[in-house]
Amino acid sequence: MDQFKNIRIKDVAELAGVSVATVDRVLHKRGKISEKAMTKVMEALEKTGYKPNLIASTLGSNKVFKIAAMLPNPALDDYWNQSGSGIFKATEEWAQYNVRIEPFYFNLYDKKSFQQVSQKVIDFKPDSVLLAPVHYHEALDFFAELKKLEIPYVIFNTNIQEADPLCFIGQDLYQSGRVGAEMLATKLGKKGNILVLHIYEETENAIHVKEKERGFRDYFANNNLNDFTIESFEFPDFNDAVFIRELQQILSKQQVDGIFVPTSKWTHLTALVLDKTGQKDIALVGYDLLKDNIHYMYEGIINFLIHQNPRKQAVKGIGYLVNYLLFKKQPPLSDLFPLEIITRENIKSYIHSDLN
Amino acid sequence: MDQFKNIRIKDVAELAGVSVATVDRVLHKRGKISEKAMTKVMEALEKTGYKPNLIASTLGSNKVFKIAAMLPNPALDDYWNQSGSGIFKATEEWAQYNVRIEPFYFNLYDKKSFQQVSQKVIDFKPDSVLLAPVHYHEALDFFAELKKLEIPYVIFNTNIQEADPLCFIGQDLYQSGRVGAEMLATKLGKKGNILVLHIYEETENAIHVKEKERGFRDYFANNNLNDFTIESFEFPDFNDAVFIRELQQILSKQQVDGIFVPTSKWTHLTALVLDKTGQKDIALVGYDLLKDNIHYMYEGIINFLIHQNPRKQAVKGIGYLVNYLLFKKQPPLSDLFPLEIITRENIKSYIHSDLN
DNA sequence: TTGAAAGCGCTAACAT
DNA sequence: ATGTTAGCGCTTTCAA
Repeated sequence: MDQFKNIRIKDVAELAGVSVATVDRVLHKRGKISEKAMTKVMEALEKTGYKPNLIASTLGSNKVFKIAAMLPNPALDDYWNQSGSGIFKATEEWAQYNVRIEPFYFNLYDKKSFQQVSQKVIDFKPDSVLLAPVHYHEALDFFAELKKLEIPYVIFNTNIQEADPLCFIGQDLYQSGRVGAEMLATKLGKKGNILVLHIYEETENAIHVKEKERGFRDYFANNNLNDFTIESFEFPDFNDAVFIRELQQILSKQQVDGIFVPTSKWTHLTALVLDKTGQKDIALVGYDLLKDNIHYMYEGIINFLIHQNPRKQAVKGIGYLVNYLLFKKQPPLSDLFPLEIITRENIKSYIHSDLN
Repeated sequence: MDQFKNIRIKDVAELAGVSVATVDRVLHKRGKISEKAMTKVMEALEKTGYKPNLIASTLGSNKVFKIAAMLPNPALDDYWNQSGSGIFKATEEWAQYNVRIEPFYFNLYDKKSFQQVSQKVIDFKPDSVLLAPVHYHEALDFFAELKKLEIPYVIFNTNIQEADPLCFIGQDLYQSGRVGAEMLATKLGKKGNILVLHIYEETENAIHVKEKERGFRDYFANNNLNDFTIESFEFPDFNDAVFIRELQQILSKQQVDGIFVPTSKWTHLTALVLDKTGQKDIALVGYDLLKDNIHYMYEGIINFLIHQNPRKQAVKGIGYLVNYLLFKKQPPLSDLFPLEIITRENIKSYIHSDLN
């Protein structure tokens, strides 16, 4: 009859013939307990199927949890801007609870900055950390420090094998390259000359790009699509003007049917070139719902975008952390997001629902 | 300094020179309050920027909210099975809170059943309802009843203009048809003969299908793809065997390059036919991650699936309701999900992340 | 090693 | 119309 009346600690205590404090000690493994009390409580716990009321729990312990969110400065990059907006959304979402989320921004291209900011994070004494570890070696040091201080962390966007996080949130890069290949192949049909455009980077991003390219090439190889040619170009640095000029040169010299750009920023720069030179018939597959990419997709210059959903990555990362701290809920070891394919016809549905 | 110390009702009360009960009355607009007290409290609320602590609130009011989830029987249909699993997930997710989620299943093809079950829902005296209104007229009656009883409701999957829900959750059907067309056109290139396969239905589903077809045809028209032919077939009933036989006949008589099937169940039946007759070269675009559809996608017979994400629809529907009941948070009037394109290369990433 | 009791912030019954 | 107070279930301090 009263199947919906919840079992309270008090009920367990009565059944075990001890006080609530003793039950609490058993539940949280704190303090000393006699063997006798222990077994009695365990039995009562078992028999009643006690489930803690986490609402009461967070209210009872009036502790405020501090979460540090460390990522590249959103003001300097449209991709990271989306992650930043995810952090912001999560902050609002959890405002009611006893959590304080503090953003820490570093410079994407400056390892020193990463180190300095990670020190600031440590000084903040967070209860846990959400982190985009784009600088490999510096991140390793930071992980070691976090481990020493027993601060649990979730990493997103970039995976690092040696890390020992609660959870990694991101995508399967290799498979993402395969998806890009599949789309380009579908668009081009039986054959074509394809370019893969890289930019040399010092960040961990370089590995991102290599993995995507590996998947991209494997797709063609595995499906015996031998009438396609695939050629990679690695541009030496981040200079937009140089990139534009050199790409124009390449395109003027050879017959190109499709281009795959494994990073979000260079996707719209490539689109810009195709727009300028009027080569709208070249199929273009790139990454992410950046403002400029959206523009060129509407223009019909970008054909497919693979969406990495940086915003949702951040929201979910914070969510995992809050649930871990407040409710002791273990997140999955890895949460690989779906490889979302964006086209001219479904892009609006993504932009709208991104705000949800 | 103490910017992080939260303002409590007590603080507001002291500042306003009244008791906590008065502040509570103002906050919840219950009971009578003198003008004078009202303004003082409002001022104090304003000045302090008071935000309620919802944890304490749900704990304090020991009320258990009842949510009824009414949908077609998951046991009889793989599509609705996914919605059912969403309800189940939501039940787990909110188990901690003071909510009790009760599923109510009706027979998808039986209007009488819908009516009977809606009566059961009323008898359950829910605080709010999540509902898939697949039977138009019967749903209207139910909505009227809910309105009379002042029970708020969220509808999902099927929209009904005359309804007055807190929120509709689903997809833009017209645009979804356009996405299907876009994929088929990309696959086929410049020209081709296309079939659109319908099954005559009495449910509100019929409108679903019509909207999708409208979008599908508009895409070709708007893009001046005049070298495509599009022909629709409406099958008279739900008999699998008849469908299979007739489709085989059609395919043997005419040259078909692509098929668009606007519903999930008939997608894999069509795939079955193509598999049987060995016509794997016919491009097939259908709906949803049903078990059989997944199979035929791996087999390379289904080329694209549009994912309606029934599971997430249900999870989110319950989420909106809980937030509304517990936290008085208004959901958006409509939450249109992204039009997710599934292919052989990204399908696994969807299956995995669907479990998150 | 254990228990009693005072919170946490809010709600609601009861008193005035 | 307003105030007082005893919960809600859990945590945590203090005393035993």
